[in-house]
Amino acid sequence: MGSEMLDHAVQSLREHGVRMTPQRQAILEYLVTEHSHPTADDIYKALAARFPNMSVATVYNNLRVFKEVGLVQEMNYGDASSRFDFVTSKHYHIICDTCGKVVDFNYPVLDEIESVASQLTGFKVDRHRLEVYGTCPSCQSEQSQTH
Amino acid sequence: MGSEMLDHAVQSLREHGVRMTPQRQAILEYLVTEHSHPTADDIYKALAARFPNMSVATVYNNLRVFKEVGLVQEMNYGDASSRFDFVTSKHYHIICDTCGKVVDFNYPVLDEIESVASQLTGFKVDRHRLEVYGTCPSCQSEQSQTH
DNA sequence: ACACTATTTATAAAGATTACTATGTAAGAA
DNA sequence: TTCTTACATAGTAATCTTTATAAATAGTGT
Repeated sequence: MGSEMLDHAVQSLREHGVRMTPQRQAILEYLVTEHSHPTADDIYKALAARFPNMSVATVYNNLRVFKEVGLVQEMNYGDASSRFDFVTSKHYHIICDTCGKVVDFNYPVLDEIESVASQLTGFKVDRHRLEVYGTCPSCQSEQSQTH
Repeated sequence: MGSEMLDHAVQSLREHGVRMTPQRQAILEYLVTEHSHPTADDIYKALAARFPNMSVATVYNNLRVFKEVGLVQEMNYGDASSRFDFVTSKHYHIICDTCGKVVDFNYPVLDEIESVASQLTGFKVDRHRLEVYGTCPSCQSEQSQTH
């Protein structure tokens, strides 16, 4: 199942004239397998064992390529560095203010707000971005323990 | 009216034990007066005439303080630097992908999605963030001219 | 196997933000 | 008003993330 998505992604890349390299494959695999919304540095560190000579630039380069092909979504949550999410189905994100964890949740896509915004501002609307912020269950229990 | 908001903001700061300095006052005024969603550097440059010796760090320090008190909202749109918005009423933002302009538009606050997200994930929800992206009218006409 | 070109590596550089320290100053107390 | 003290500022260095660059390497079609 994960492999299905990966195959589809690789095919999609080939169609865009993107060559497959071991590093690229590994980064893609990592994004498909892990659902942890990693930063570029997370990926770099996670693959350091398998690719001791891999450059950070390679991670960034590939994330840019994946973004251009539409396989990956970049998210920037203010303070820290960008996080990257393999695009599967339509979902939104909820982010823990305490530990930074990102969790998916499904919700009907807000098409309406796009048309409203377009009418009010005259913009040609392309997309929107929605995130919910709060405290995750484990951080909640920690906080209540510490009191 | 702008002065009202400013007075309220100053009072709010005092209640939090924050001292008023000319620089702080000026940064606050700028945020209240301008509705341009400035970056830290925008503010720094705008006040350079009045405060030739002001440090960039001062701008950042104050923006952090304002954020902590809840007067200002930080927004990070991926590539560029953070933008800061004086919190007045509930509104959302639409951002031009071409020129980066940020425009407000009013839309009923999406309370529902917060409760849905909370139910689905177990998070204690605090707030959410929604932005619409597209092309602003002037960039649209430029693009159609250039063809 | 060859040739062509994308990709990787390694490093430098850029840009944004934060850390640090000496100096200055706001605000309450005497 | 003057004093005092903690907070704020200026100036600079440092950090962190991301991008640019150039030479070496390696996919992919022929």
